[in-house]
This record gives sequence, C-alpha cells and structure tokens, in this order.
Amino acid sequence: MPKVTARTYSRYSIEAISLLGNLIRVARKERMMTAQELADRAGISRGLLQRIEKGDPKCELGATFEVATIVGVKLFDAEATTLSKHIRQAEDKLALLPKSVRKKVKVADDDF
Amino acid sequence: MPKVTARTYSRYSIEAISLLGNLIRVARKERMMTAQELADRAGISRGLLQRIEKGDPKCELGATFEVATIVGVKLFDAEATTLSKHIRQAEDKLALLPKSVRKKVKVADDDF
DNA sequence: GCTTTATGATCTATATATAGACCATTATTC
DNA sequence: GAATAATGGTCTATATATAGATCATAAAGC
Repeated sequence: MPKVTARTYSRYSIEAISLLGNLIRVARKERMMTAQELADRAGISRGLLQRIEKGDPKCELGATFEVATIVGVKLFDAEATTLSKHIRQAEDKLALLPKSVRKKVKVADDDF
Repeated sequence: MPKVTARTYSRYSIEAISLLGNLIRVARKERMMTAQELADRAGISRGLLQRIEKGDPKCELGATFEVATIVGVKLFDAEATTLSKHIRQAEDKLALLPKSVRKKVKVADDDF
C-alpha cells in the first residue's frame, strides 16, 4: 500500500481558509456573478472555485488569491498602492536580519 | 505535445503572495528558526517552504497558511478569537443573499 | 583563518490536484 | 406549477506539486 501521509492543519489555519472562502462567496454573490463566470474570469474550473469557496486547504495559493482579488476580497486589507510599499518594508527588514539562522549547539532542555 | 495551459495571475495577486512569503521569512528569522525547523513543525519539506517564502503561487493554500500561522503572521490581521466571529458574520451575510445567482437573459449590451 | 551548518538549487519518483464531463438537485423567474 | 439555469456532487485522465535525496555555496561562530 502506498504511503499516505495526510497533512494536518491547525484550527486557526482551517478557520482562516474557511473565512476566506466564505468572504469570496459573499463577494461573488454581492456582485451578482455566477460561479461559472468567476471561474472563467480567474481561468480556473468551476469545480476548483467550489472547493475554494468551501474552504478546501488543498487548493493552489495563486488560484485562490486570484479569485479573491477579482471579487475584491483584500488580504492584509491593503490596497494595491500600499502593497508594494509593504513588500519593500519586509525586504528592508529582511536585509537587517542574519542571512542564515545559526542554532545553538544544543543546550540540554530547549523548550520550557 | 501535451497541452500546456500556463496559468496567469494579476499583479495584485503576485504581490500579495510575494508579501506573504516575505513576511513569513522575516517572522521565521526573528524567531530564530531555521528553514528545516519550520518545515518540520509545519509537516512539509524544506523545499516547499523555500517556495512559499519565495512567493511561488503554485503552493498549497493549507501549507502556506499553516506556516504563516506557526510564525505568527496573521491573515486578515484578525486574532484567533475574532476569527470565528468573522466567519459567523460571513455566514449570516451569506444567508441573506440568494442561493443562486440568476443572470438576466441577455440584454444586448451588458457592460457600460 | 577553519569548521560547521544553513541555505539555494536541481533532479526523480510518486502522490495528488485539476480540468472537464456528467448527472441530480435546487432555486429562480415566469 | 413549469421551464430554465445555477449549484453540488462524482468520476476519470492528465498535468503537476511534493517529498526526499543530493550537491554547491555561503554564512555564522569559533
């Protein structure tokens, strides 16, 4: 039998994904779009859109964000104009951090 | 030759995904975690984490959110406590909307 | 400087997500 | 109530993401 390693998700992740799906569905209906229309505009199949709206974690990140963008659901509630600024900020922050994280050579008990 | 239908993404989606990846990387380093450690905790391979941090749209939604959650990058900048409330709000909103979106039977020019 | 380890990148086999078709059900409009 | 369209679900073939190994490079700590 093939090795089946089912992936697990934290409650927060599941809820966040579920919320995202619900927001997309609400936004779609508010804009009076059918599932087929939205799927077409996003360049995905209707079945995939259904899974996204249902909150299936096993969807493509890009497809999900694309759909969200089309119906106007903003992640980070940041406008497009401020998004690149945030990216630059993150990059600047990253530049100040060490290139690689060096672990202490093991000091008996690490946690608690 | 096999049919290759490369998927396209809007600028906003690409930037949002890129930002998410950068935020994850920054958060990981601030917490002094190696890529291997974070990957292990998330139950994914180091290679996948690399792609997530790099902003590859072709990653699993669940894996990405899981990683973000672990390092404390909040989606929707909503706390876990308020998340379920938001979900309920979305569900309530959804209940008020029509179950299916019926399109007008076509009235010559639809847009503008 | 040297040593060690984190990172970046590439490759392959396998598991799996996706498109697309189909059908059943439900909901809307008349 | 009838007609029509949207939605939800299932199934299959195919494209593709992922795990895991490997190697090279770079960076941190001494």
